[in-house]
Amino acid sequence: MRLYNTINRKKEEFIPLNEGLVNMYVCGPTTYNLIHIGNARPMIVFDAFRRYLLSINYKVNFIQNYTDVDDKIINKSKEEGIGPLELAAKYIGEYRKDAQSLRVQEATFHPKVSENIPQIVAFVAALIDKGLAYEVEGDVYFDVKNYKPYGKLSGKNIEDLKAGARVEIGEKKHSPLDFALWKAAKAGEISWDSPWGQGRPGWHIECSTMSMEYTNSPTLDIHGGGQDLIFPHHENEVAQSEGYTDKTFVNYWMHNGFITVNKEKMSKSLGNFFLVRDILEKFPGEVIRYFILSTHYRNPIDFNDQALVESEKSLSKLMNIYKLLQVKISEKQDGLKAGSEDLPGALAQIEMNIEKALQDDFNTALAISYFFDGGKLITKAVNSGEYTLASLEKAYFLYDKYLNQILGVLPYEELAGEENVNEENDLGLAIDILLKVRALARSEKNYQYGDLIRNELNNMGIEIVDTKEGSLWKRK
RNA sequence: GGCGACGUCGCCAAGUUGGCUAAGGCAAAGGUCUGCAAAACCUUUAUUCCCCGGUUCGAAUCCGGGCGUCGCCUCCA
Repeated sequence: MRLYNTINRKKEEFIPLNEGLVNMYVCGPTTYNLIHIGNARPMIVFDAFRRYLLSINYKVNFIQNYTDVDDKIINKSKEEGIGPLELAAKYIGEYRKDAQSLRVQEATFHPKVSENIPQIVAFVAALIDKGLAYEVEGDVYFDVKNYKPYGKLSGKNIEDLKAGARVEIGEKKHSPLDFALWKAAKAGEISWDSPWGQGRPGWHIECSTMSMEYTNSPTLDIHGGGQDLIFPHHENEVAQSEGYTDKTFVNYWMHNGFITVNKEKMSKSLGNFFLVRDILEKFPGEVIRYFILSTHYRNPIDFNDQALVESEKSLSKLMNIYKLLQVKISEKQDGLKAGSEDLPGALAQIEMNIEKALQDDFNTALAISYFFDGGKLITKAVNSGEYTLASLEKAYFLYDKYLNQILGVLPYEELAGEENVNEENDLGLAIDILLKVRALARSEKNYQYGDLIRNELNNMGIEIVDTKEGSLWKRK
């Protein structure tokens, strides 16, 4: 498998440190509010990637942190009038709800900052001992000038960074590039004991500490996150980790592209974000997953309602094939012209193509496209009877393996779907009566009345779908 | 200013370590089915890949120049 490695800016053959095992770490949320669709991208991408690794027989030790100690959490907790850890626990719960709706599986470990303070303190103390960090009035900073390779991940050089750096008044650090490993607590803030007094960890240190803690190794196979984390977050992780261990911190850096709105980056600070919670009101989680996975993970995606509507249409096309396969397989027999089928060769080719796409820097967009090609072949074979039961089972195996188990986009239920047919409320009962009347009118070939009912309901946003078994309705 | 990404059909999008007729989806058009629709299914839809020049037997893919869009350099997925 080839992966694009941010640090070397090219695709490289993926070889994990230990054969058959992948240690991967993905930056998790700072839990102080509900997540937006931009946050959902890495969740979905790396969830699917992890499932793919599992499918090719790797054991995956997948670590995602919850940042539950942070300035933003402290500020928000004052607003909401509850303790910071309580607030974080609340939003961890909300995060997990969204993750579940998006079919994102639980990580192997979800370490919290608040539960790893002793390890962090030890890490920081070790950096001071090595001359890579210094203490000022209870704060501890990483000393960038003593760490020569600084900038190697993000491709920046120290001089340029210094030239462009902002210098805040009253800063205690020696150089604007130095970053906080430990922050002295202000009065009344949540804090822990340390050799430097009461305080709490800086932002970057948690990932370094916890990734080593939960892999038991100085080196991760894969570290993932959004592109905006490359600098300074991941750069700083590299500096402190490699400064501490003198070993490569991460072998493969994977960074996902942004979600934009009107071509502008979606971010909390710009205020142009859409909450996952709100989008889920209008679209199933699988549609959101499809939307994300139908573009290569490193490219930007522009978010808008139209794009999700299109995703839903595409996905429903795949769903039709999935359902068709289920129905035909349940008949438990070969097609009438089973002898002339050419499905087995075609399916084998498709499977090869899918694997090739996923092996090449996890190209889910390309992999998905083969299911549309496959769908055409399958419906054609089913319509002409040129199929064997075994071929349909093979096809179903492929659809289920890749679209359900790995990508997690099938099966899905339309939010306002056919389950409304039996809606037990006044409106549902009234519509059922209208449908009975319409069926009666149509049976007497009184299409004028039948169409009137259909048109009027349609104007109300109720769509009638006629099938051989009768008429169904759903909200549009 | 420094670093980086991108520009492919009306829209979305793969291909970009050079080479079979430039994937796939949406939309559109035609058709099958249907009382008519809808849905579903079938068919069609880029001699051309932002522009100009170069390398090559051969370039969307490599090189040079230009235009345009976006991101990081400050909390951020």
